[in-house]
Amino acid sequence: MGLEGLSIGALAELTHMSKSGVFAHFGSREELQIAVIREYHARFEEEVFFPAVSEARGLPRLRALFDRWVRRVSVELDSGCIYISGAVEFDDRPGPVRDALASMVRAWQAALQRAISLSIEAGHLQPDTDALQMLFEIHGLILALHHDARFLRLPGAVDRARRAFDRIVQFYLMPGAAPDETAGQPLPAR
Amino acid sequence: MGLEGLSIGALAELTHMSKSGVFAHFGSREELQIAVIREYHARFEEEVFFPAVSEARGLPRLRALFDRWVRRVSVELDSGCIYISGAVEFDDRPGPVRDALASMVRAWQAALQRAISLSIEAGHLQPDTDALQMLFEIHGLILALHHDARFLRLPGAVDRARRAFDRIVQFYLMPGAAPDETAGQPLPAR
DNA sequence: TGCAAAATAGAACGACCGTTCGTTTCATTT
DNA sequence: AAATGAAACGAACGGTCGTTCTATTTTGCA
Repeated sequence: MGLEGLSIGALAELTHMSKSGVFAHFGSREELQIAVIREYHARFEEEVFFPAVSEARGLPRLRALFDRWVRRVSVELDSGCIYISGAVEFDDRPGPVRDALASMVRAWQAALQRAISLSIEAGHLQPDTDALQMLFEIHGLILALHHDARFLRLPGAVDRARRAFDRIVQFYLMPGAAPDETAGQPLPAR
Repeated sequence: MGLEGLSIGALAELTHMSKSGVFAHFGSREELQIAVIREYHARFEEEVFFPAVSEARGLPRLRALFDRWVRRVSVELDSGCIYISGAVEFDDRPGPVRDALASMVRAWQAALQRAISLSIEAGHLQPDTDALQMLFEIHGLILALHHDARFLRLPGAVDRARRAFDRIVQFYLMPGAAPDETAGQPLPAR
């Protein structure tokens, strides 16, 4: 379930508390949802973003970001990524929950865009690379992975996402870039 | 709202009928949801699939399918695409609704896969093209379009999706294929 | 140890939900 | 004209939800 599936009563039962006890902690259901979003954001940063920024600027870092992102989305086959499920649940429902979610998604996308821009500045990607366009394409891979793995339960979706990512990188790649600096793993034949 | 946001009471109010009157028409809420899915599927076929199969086999048809798909997803900025919202809502909720939805999504994906395979057979795409891989990448573009346009409300998402599609086609394109047969619109510079 | 404050419990509320049931309306058929 | 059957209605039921209110317990501090 996503954010809408979360109920105070269920959470109370889970924590062996009374409904009103849980409620008092947050003040409202919306505040609970926002708290969940914040907690998810913190864990996302810890598991995906922070470890990746320790990688060298440029393509290695971008690869690390994508790799951990893929792992995160494909691993949480139970809980579900609330960045994705929340986007669908709140895309036509204005309010503070949507605002909080959108702001965190935008922050994550900005971080990715920065990683792409740094890859351009580092000379790993072609200088006329459209960072937002590349981000759009990469984001699509994650969404397709989420869809195929979680909903259709197709096997091999992770590999497809990784292969497509390598293809995208290959397209925007600076022709003369040294493989040592750029390649995480060897590219497929074509 | 998606399928879960649909309630019998709201539908009754919308149609100026009594709740029980609406209920009698479907027999259960699940049946109503399935009826909505079926109706959506029929309209989707009518607006996207059928007009596109009148195009010539191969890349022209594939381009038409994608073009109408994009238009459909970006136009229904109110109602929302229940193929996408439903996938998120029911990805961890087994039952007849999920089954009905999954079967229609699979049918649509199979149609797309067929169009890709025909493009290969027609000599428009390289013979070793992985149709399922290409389908995965194209599907991701639609999901990213849906996300950016509906949730983040970013302008220009439609153009991004179209440009990315052209890039994908360009990659799998048969080198010697005649542009007249394959190109719907001229490809961007790079 | 005593006391204020915070945390939790428990019961009740109003709203909405899907569903059931008996009744009424009304056109079609006999 | 009478009988039939489908369609819609209105009221009610049991359930879940978020929320409110009032006690009660626990906690931390002087």
